[in-house]
Amino acid sequence: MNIGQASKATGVTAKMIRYYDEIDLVRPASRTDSNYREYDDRQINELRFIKRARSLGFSMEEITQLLSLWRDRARPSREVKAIAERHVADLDARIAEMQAMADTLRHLSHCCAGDDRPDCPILADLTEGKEPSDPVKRRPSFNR
Amino acid sequence: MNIGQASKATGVTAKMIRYYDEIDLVRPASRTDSNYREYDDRQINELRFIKRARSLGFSMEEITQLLSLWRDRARPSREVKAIAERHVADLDARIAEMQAMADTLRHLSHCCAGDDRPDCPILADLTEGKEPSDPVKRRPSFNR
DNA sequence: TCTTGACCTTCCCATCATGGGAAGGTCCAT
DNA sequence: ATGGACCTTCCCATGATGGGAAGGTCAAGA
Repeated sequence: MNIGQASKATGVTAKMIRYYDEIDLVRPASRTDSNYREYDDRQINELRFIKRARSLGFSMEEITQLLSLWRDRARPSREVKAIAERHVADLDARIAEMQAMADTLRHLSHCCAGDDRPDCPILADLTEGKEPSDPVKRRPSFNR
Repeated sequence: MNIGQASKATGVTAKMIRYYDEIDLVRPASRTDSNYREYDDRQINELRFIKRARSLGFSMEEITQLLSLWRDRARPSREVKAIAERHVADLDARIAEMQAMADTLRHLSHCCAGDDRPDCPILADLTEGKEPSDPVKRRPSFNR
């Protein structure tokens, strides 16, 4: 399978497959005589794995760890679970943060007439420059 | 006020103040003879405005629009409200997406023994490569 | 067999908001 | 006058992704 076929088979763009290749996320692709990448079933499965993990919001770094556990038939499931739980905590923190933003804005929006007049509680709030609660610390790599 | 004082007064780093300057988000800073930036109350307020808007998750582009409405004493509050509501919808979509990830992972985690044994429903799920629901389309600039 | 178009390759650049750091100039208090 | 705490500009990095150029390869049809 060349890269285009692998892309169709996995839903990962050729661009990203090359990138995963470059950062050694997947097993290195073998090459044909004419330097085309060749993928076998093993690698196709890895790409599917990566795709699914990305869709669950895991960062590349977490996926690196997950892939290495996945390849290790003697892995303790404890380690997989730990990664997942850390990620869930991260998601929950981000959700809470955005929920707070949305709630604040909903309230302000609700109080705004939204007509031709210039008076606007939304702008008034922004003007006051309140101290927001500290933004949640999160691992820098989770950036979607 | 020089940039360091402006930074202390607003909580915006000097680095970011220079950046906002560069992209013409704030009114251009005047300069002293020795080329130091000078900020007056008006600009300090703009920086506070930006800070608060960022803390509510608005993108730079939205903030550009909000600032221009803020400066316009004849603005219709309708326009401010529209921006806020669009942003809330964006937040809600992102929240829903992350909530779905977290829920899925919580379920898988719950089913994972998390001990020394290698069997792991989390890895099993990733292996299957299920089709996730389409990721939510969002404006590219909201990237925190 | 030649052409053509659809592939593939590498390489570079852009995103968005933010920070790090270097090299050099300025200000103020001792 | 000296030193340290500022300021300036400039370049580079982040993370995951896409765009696009320049050039090589392959396969199907003429």
